[in-house]
Amino acid sequence: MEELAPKYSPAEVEDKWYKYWDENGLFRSVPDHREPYTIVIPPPNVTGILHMGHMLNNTIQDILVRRARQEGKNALWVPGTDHASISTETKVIQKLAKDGIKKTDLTREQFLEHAWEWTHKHGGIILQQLRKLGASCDWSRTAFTMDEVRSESVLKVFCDLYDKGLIYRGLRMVNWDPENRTAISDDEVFYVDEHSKLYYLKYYIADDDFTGETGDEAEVVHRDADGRRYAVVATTRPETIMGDTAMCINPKDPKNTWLKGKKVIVPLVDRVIPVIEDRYVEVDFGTGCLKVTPAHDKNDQMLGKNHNLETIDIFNDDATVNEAGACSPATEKFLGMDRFAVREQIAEDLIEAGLMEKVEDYENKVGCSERTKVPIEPKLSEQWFINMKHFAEISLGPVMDDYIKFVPEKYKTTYRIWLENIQDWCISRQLWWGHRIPAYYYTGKYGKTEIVVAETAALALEKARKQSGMPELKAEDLKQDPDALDTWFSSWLWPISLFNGILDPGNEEIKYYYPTATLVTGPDIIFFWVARMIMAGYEYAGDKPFSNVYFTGIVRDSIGRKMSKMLGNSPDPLELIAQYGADGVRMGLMLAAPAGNDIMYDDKLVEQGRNFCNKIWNAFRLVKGWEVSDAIDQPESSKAAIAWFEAQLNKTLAEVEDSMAKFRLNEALMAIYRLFWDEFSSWYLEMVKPAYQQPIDRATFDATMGFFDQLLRLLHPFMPFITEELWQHLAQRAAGESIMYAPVAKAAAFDADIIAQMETAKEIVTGVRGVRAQKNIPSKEPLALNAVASAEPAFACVIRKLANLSALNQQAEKDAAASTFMVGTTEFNVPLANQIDVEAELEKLNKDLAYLEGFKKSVEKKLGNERFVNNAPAAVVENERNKLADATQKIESIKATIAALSK
RNA sequence: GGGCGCUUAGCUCAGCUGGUUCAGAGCGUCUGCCUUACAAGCAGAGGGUCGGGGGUUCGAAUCCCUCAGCGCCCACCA
Repeated sequence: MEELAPKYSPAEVEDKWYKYWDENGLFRSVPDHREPYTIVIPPPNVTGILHMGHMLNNTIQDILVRRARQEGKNALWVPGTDHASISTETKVIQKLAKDGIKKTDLTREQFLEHAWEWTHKHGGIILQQLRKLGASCDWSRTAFTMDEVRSESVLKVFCDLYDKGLIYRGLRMVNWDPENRTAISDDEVFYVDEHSKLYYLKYYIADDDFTGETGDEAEVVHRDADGRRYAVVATTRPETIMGDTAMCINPKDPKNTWLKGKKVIVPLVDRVIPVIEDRYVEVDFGTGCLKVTPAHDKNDQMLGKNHNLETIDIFNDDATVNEAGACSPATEKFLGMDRFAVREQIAEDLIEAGLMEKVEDYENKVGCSERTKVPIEPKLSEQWFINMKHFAEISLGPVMDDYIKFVPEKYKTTYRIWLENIQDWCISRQLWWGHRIPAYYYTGKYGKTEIVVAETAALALEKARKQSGMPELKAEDLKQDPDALDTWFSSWLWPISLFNGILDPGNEEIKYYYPTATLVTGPDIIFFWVARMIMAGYEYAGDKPFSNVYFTGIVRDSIGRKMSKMLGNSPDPLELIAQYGADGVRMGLMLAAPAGNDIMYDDKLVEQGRNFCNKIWNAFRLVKGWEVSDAIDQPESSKAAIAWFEAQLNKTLAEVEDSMAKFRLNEALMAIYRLFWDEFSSWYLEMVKPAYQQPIDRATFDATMGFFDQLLRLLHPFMPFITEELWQHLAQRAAGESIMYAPVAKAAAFDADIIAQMETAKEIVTGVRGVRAQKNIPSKEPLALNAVASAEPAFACVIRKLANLSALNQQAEKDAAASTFMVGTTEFNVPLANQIDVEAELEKLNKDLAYLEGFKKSVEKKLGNERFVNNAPAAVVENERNKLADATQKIESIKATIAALSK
């Protein structure tokens, strides 16, 4: 075999093995007799590129799926992408704009052609990037939310829900994005703090007799110079007065009782509107008078509904003023003007007309579109909705009962509260890129518009003819709804539709792979996606879509800021991989990533990962370099080392099993890291290492290789490449074999005493090394060690070797010319003849003595406390007694040493 | 406004239903080493009155109350 370089070079190794895995079909899964373990990828945006969040999320999935594979399960990780309707459509529009093309100039078909072209050009890059990370997805199953199976599934589900009466079309106040001219869901709105103004507008009393009785409320009645009375309304949106159809006061508001039953005049517009009363109005806000604009505010709409008010929509789809808004002489000039321009202008006009009482600075929050960042315009429009009551009912229990387990658990509460306050889901989007709503409109017998919902136009026509009793209807008579469905309407079917479980329920694949094992995703989409998949799972597959949900944290920079393009604080994942190796990056991310906690990314982390790779590499170089001899006997120290490491390995295996079961991947990885670096490399290998250029005995070599094999297997899910690379050297393997399928040993019972004894032996070795460090004695120079004890310490052979002792004596006397240290209650000393600094030695001993005496005193005090002795469990009291005995013994020993030294 | 969570070593965090794995880990820091696997390393060392205050208890990082600071989610008083 060729010489191994002293440094590990990931780049050479990673591509080679990924290709090997892929070409040998090692990621492939088909149903068989084994237990399935399924993960479906949270489909990234088809045109997206890999960012740090993906790296974290997909590393976790890969670890889980690789571990399951090693456990002998039939592990499947299904990859795919999401069409991301709003996001992609926005990108396509921007691209077209660069080419001087406006969306409005294109037909739907032309636009979709551009969109597909864009999708094919940029699509799937992210899946290529995932390969660099080592993702063991079954690529032959790569799906897309707009491919044939997934699209047909969406249409089928839409029709089914419509037939069940769970989907309806209704006039609702929606969050309107005037830029993209589409409705968006509540969850796609984010609120930003804004410095704005609060305008106080005068609403004169209609048909007022000027001198109207004001009674006791005189002081709150506003009058102008002519004595005319008016009410004052505070608003942040004066431009919406054209849509005012009432003024509202709280019936319990004493300062406004004089307005009861009156009519008021909308300023500028001169429309006469009623004063209505509703407890919704806050008495203390502004003047306690609220202008009601049912077409442009959610709460106002509610008021309008309850009080039978007229609804006047004053805006076009792009939030410019329409005819209805421009219908009065004072406002006709606003026709076609943007809402914000109108706000400024109308404020001026109001001031000029003397209809503005005052303007105040005001801090409020404005809802904006997540996608376009444009302020949302509440708008009444015809949209499609899903009635969520039913879905909330079927999806709450499984999570609360841990039939679907959330990790971390705290998200159960979040989930429950959302479901308990669920709102109907607006699923229509005024977009072209996406699944077009399979609803068709036609004019019925009596001139009324009728709706028919069917999976295809042909079916729709058939249905329409039947339902209308108009057999003469032709395909052209039916107009399909122009809207597309919300992206999540396809995503919520993902765990089912990936196995064609919608179109072909009960097929072999869905029966085998569903429910999936674990979903790995961010808590930010718990409502968008996780909750809805659970709903769809129960509705369409009769069971939960997954058994566990692992919520990852957000990857932040080292000072806690979210990574963003704008801040430029996000490293390029591919560059990181090039620099540190995929294994190094995976390890670095995982070390810092407890479930649900944000991770503070720092290059230090991936450096640590890279260093670990190098450590593994070099440990292997050492072992591989040994010459094996069948002629020599196995040293006692090696036998001891093997027995001990066997126990230590099993102990760690148990820890790793426990951590993995709890999804504490970082703890599992840390346990392996320490096992490999500290126990295996620093201790075990040093114990069995033959002297320079000496051969090693066969038995020890084989045992060591066996341990190495176990360690590589254990580590493989976390660091797939380097483990595969080294594993090939351990044993002959058949073509197509891989560590991917090499099982990790189950934790076996281990002898805890061996581990404890070795811990003591290690402490003794460390003690000697400490003496060496202190006295500047090279490790090559053998030393004698005296134990002030009757018996030889356990693993004396190991101690002799690692501490490089010329002698290890028992029942030694106190020695003035020795450097001492204690391990447990046993004192050790290293005779150093003339190298002893008595003063320094005494100082150290006295310091220890003082500490121990203080400690002893506190224990005595505790034991002297009658209530403690009476109330505490016997074991605890016993323990305190042991502590006391130990301390007493140590103190005596130290005192004796001090005496000897002081002679 | 409502809800959830956090505060332990310089940094990132672990410490489950109170008592030997209770003060821990990794990284960083300091000291000494280019010792034939690894300086991306080896050996050794230091570092926290567990956010403040109060309470329960024989005993509190752990349970309760309170204050302070931080984070997240939901709602949206125009």
